[in-house]
Amino acid sequence: MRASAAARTGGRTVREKLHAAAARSFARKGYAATSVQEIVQKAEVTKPALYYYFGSKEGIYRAVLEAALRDFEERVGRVERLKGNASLRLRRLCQEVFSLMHRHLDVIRLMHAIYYGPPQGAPFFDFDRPLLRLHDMVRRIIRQGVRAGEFHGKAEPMCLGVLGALNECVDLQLVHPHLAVDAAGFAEVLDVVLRGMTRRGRR
Amino acid sequence: MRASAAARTGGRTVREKLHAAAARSFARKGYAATSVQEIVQKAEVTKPALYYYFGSKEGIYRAVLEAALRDFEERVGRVERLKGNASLRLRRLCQEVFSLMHRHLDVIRLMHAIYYGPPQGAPFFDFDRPLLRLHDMVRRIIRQGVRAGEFHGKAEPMCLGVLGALNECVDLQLVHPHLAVDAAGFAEVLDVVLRGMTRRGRR
DNA sequence: GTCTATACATGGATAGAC
DNA sequence: GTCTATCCATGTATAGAC
Repeated sequence: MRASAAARTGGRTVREKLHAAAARSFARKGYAATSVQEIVQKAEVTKPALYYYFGSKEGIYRAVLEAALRDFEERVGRVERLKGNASLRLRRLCQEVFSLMHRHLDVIRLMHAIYYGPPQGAPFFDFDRPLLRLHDMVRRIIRQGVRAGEFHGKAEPMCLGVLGALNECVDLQLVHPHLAVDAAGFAEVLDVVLRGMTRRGRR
Repeated sequence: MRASAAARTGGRTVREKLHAAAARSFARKGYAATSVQEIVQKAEVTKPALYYYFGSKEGIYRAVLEAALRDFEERVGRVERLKGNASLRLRRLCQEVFSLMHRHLDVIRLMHAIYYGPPQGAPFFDFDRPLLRLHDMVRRIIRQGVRAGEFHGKAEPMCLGVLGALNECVDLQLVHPHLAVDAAGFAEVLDVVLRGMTRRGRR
């Protein structure tokens, strides 16, 4: 299932090289500040190649985001069917997402800029779906924990507390990599929040 | 202390109108995607006026951020000299910062994009100082609380837990204003974390 | 101080040869 | 499929009149 005759150079197809170069540039400079010129230079191809494969700057931007999103959803999906009590499953889910984000900091950075910040002229992309899905998973586990008497209090604030711990640690990676916490450090932060959710500070 | 002869139209100086228009545009579209053209149109003046007052696009961008930063630091400074136990002061500080951010969502959005996201071609601006200062204030209060036997555990993870709750609630405002929590809702989230920091869940 | 008009660079996108 | 060469819009910035 090869792409075509001259479509590959040095082991990677032209399409792949363009995709990789675009992903790096968009993540480092944002949509508006990244030029097509720059992408094709890094990919060591020429402009018409980009337009041949992706149609437009917007096209390659969407392709990059959609690929990253598919990857994310597939990995999170695997965590969804775990067993154990609520505390344990919450920990597992958060650890998985933390290390997933840790490995894809570039995409996270881009998402952050587009989703939380001004769109900077970038075409609309629906980041809500994956984020709301994560929220839902966390909320569901917490509600089960409350029903089981494992957690104590209102579900919604607990949910935000857990997600806050997760976001804070990921954000720290983005801004101060040298000060950032690793998986073990994140576990400690998460434990503070979980202790506030369980009756009487029991582990 | 008037700026000059023809420098004011309709109650606001040309400089003020430019500043306001630039702040709105940068916050809504980011640095790279905001054009000088657009700024002067919204301000109802012409290009040379902008270059006369601010020298360049970068100049007006810095002016906008520096003004916002001064405002932020001045308000946070007022909260610094409060009395009471650690729990109370932490709550006060967080509440103040939360409502401050709530009132300046536009600047927060811009900061988010530039600080956490790709620079999008924007000139460097030191967001570290105000953010690290906030971190330091939180950390200091927590350490005092630990020494006083009010909090229990390691200071650093607690610090991230508290800041995570704060960030999460502000982020929610940015992304889903309709789902966002108000000051009371934020207090509940903060309480979850604080409960995890005090011995045996005591209030 | 503020305008009109314009210089000059860069951007996205395409035509047409191979 | 991939290139060279080029079109055209937009962007930042400035010259020079008033």
